[in-house]
Amino acid sequence: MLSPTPIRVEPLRTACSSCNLRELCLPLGLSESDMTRLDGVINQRRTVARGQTLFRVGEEFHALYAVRTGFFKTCVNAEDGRVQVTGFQMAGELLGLDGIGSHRHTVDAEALEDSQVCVLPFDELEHLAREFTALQHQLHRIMSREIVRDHGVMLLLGSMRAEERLAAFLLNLTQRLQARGYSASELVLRMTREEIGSYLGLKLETVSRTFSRFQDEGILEVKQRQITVLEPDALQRLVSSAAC
Amino acid sequence: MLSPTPIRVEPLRTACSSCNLRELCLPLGLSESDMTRLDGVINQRRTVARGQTLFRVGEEFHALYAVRTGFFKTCVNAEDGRVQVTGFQMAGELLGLDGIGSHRHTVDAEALEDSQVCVLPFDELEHLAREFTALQHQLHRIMSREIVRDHGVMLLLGSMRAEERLAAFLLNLTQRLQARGYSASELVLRMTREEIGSYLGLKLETVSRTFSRFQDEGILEVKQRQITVLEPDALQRLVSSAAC
DNA sequence: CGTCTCCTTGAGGTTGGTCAAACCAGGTGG
DNA sequence: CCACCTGGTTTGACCAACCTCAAGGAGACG
Repeated sequence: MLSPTPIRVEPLRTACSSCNLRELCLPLGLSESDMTRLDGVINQRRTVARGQTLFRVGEEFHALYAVRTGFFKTCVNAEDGRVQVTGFQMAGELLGLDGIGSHRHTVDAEALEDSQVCVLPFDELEHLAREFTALQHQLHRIMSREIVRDHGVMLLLGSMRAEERLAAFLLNLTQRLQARGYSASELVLRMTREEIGSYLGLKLETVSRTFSRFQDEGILEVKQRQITVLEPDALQRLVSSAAC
Repeated sequence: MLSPTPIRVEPLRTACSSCNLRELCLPLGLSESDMTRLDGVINQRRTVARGQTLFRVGEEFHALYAVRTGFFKTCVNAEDGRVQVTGFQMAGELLGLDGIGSHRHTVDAEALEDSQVCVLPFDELEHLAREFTALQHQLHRIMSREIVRDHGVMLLLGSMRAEERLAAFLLNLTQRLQARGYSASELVLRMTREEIGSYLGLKLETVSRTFSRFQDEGILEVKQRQITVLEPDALQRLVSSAAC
């Protein structure tokens, strides 16, 4: 007796050309035909459960990853065990750029919630980038923007006080969420206080206290990881205010 | 009466293919013939006097710059006037990667001593990168390494104490100088205490005090900007020691 | 020789870190 | 259903690292 053929409909492969993230992700600015060719090399997805790593420091670098759904953090490790969160990545953002230079990953990328990524084999991406200019531009743009982002974090770490850091962090998050169609005032943090602290160069207690202070001042409503921004302008004023 | 034609010998154009920095700079890994083609697009130098800027935030981005001689710093400016030094660049290193993403420079690049740079028009570089793989790879490698470097600075700013930061800074400098044929133990700082402080997220007084402490401990000899590293291992131990 | 910039050093203050206790939400198992 | 556990969070008290302010010194240069 034949087992019944599975009825499960094979989901239509979500190609770049029909992906709802294409305005945020690598395909931005590509023509229809370019995008179709890009679809050709991006034919693999990976699912990463919350708490699992997409890649780790030292692993061989083969591909970039575009976040389709979910949320990641990246960390560098110091020799002595100290850890620094270098970024949080959400839908449409790329992971793995750090690995290009040495053919090895230099950060750990860990999913903070169940996530899915598109695998972009880097050799094929480079090959394609030689063939059509728009992809080459976009790749360069993305790398350059990552450098600019890092400079912003350096400014934050090098010269802001705790309140300013947290304000800048929250504004950045809400802006990115807004670009993805979410509310600019309601957000659910995917990361712990400790992870926020590591990113901002603060201890978790300081992060917690600063959240409480913002709540006391009526700038935020904080219910654990559920944050409501009541006074976005107050946050904005904090990040653009003189150091004292 | 004709003024005498100037006898000034036109100096032989130093091409990438015959540049003594080619093992540190963009041409690394290119074949003879590739390098000759690269020479074709790199036909302009700029001299930047000490204290002058090579480019400033907001200026249109046209080219990358490779430092031939001299020394630069790059700074980002916060809205409120705060400044953060994001890097120091020496011979063979590239300036301007930050501008690719937005077609505008996002940092100021200022010469800390009389300097000369090679102008690498970016359009032509991209064009060439589409034609030969080695250049494409090298460009990606350089951008990726800049990202990795930035992550290192984040780690430093986010989780190291003053002594560790200064030790890491000095080790980094001596390593880069050594790669350029200079002594690993004798160095002349091109930047002020304030600029070091800005880079390391410290105030100039703290930098000065930390130098003094290193001197008291016999790790360094400090005569203003003239530094002698007496105990490189002690510095190394500082950067790789646990936070406490 | 005076001026300027940069550097050093001291005294005292503040921010954020450390340590410790208690709280909370969610999950597990009796 | 409740007791219990766990990981994460909040809050307090105290402390240390670094900052601020201030004064003086060292070199470079006209």
